[in-house]
Amino acid sequence: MNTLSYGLLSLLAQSSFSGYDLMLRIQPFWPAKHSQIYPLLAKLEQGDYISVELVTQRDKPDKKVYSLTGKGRDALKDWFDQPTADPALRDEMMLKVFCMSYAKPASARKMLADRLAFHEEQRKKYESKLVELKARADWPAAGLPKPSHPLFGAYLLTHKAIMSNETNTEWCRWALSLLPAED
Amino acid sequence: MNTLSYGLLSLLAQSSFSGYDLMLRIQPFWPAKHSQIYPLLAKLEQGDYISVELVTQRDKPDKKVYSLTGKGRDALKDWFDQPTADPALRDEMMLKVFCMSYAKPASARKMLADRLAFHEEQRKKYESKLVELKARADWPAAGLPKPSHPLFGAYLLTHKAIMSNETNTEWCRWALSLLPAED
DNA sequence: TTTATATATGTAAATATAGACATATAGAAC
DNA sequence: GTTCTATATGTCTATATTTACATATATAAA
Repeated sequence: MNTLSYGLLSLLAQSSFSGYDLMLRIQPFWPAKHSQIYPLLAKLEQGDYISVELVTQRDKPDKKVYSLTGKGRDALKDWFDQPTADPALRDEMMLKVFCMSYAKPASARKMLADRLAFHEEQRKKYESKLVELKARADWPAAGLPKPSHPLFGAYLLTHKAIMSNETNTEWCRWALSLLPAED
Repeated sequence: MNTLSYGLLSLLAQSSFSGYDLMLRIQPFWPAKHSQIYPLLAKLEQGDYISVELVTQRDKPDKKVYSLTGKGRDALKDWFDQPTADPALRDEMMLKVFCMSYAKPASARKMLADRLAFHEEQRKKYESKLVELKARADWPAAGLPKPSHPLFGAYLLTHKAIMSNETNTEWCRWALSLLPAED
């Protein structure tokens, strides 16, 4: 049971999902390819942490929908009380920034402009997600969601993503403002 | 030549470092253990991207100091013009937040409080680094550093780290404010 | 009709990363 | 003197992760 396994269980605590869905949804927090997800789901199912159900679809290929079992729920609760690893960020851009004085000004500007666009796009994505979340969750219009609500975690994380992307956007703009506008 | 290799070259573009130093300095941008760094440095030296010099020390064990070669410098410049991978964040805490409605309130509070302390500590660390950097770099007291300055990249990255840690601190406080103060 | 894309699931091989094992020097604390 | 920590370098094994290979269905576009 590694971190990715617990991550899959964590997503399944909110709702049942297919392997494909889980793969898409876990990306922002723990990037993983489908080739890593599918074998893990098979193991988790063998270990009785999750159960499977084949769902036939008309407009799309059939899928396997996974659900958390009682044993999975227990594993999740135990996991929560264990020490949490520090976040690990791997960013090629930051490594490039180190030797930016070596780069052609045009290259540096392009790199930062690309990253700026990335963060602006991400921010939009998560703001849509927040609207969608509010519609689904129907917590008090004026008030705040309660920690007991199943979507409370998703609400916190969506806000976190928006805040991070705003800050990173701001940094990109600032960095670009320090570079000469032309070669 | 993977990303970590370029990262090591990137650090060596600023100044010569020992393997141990490189290992410590690359952590914030590309976490790696010494067991990964040392063999890579041997490969890079074999490939003539870097050169080694044995330096004897009185107060500490002797060390190997690596320097960027002409070939290394060229590789670095080529790398800069290649497309940059998106940042990859892996954070166990975020996965735990998903299923926070399942956790004991005390566990959730502790997790967020620990993370808050982590970001506050990191912020202090990078603020000290910024002071140190300004002392070393001696750019115009009132003005801003020039992109051609060897420490320009480090200056940008230190600011980025401070900004990110501030935002994450703010998020932790906000999340804690939504949780009940007692069980 | 062929082509592309999204959905959907799987395996095999290569690479990257972490953890354990190993050794050694010097300073500080006890 | 013993123990702990930081510095310093290395290897070996296990695990995690990516890339490539494989297949299939349904929709939309060209």
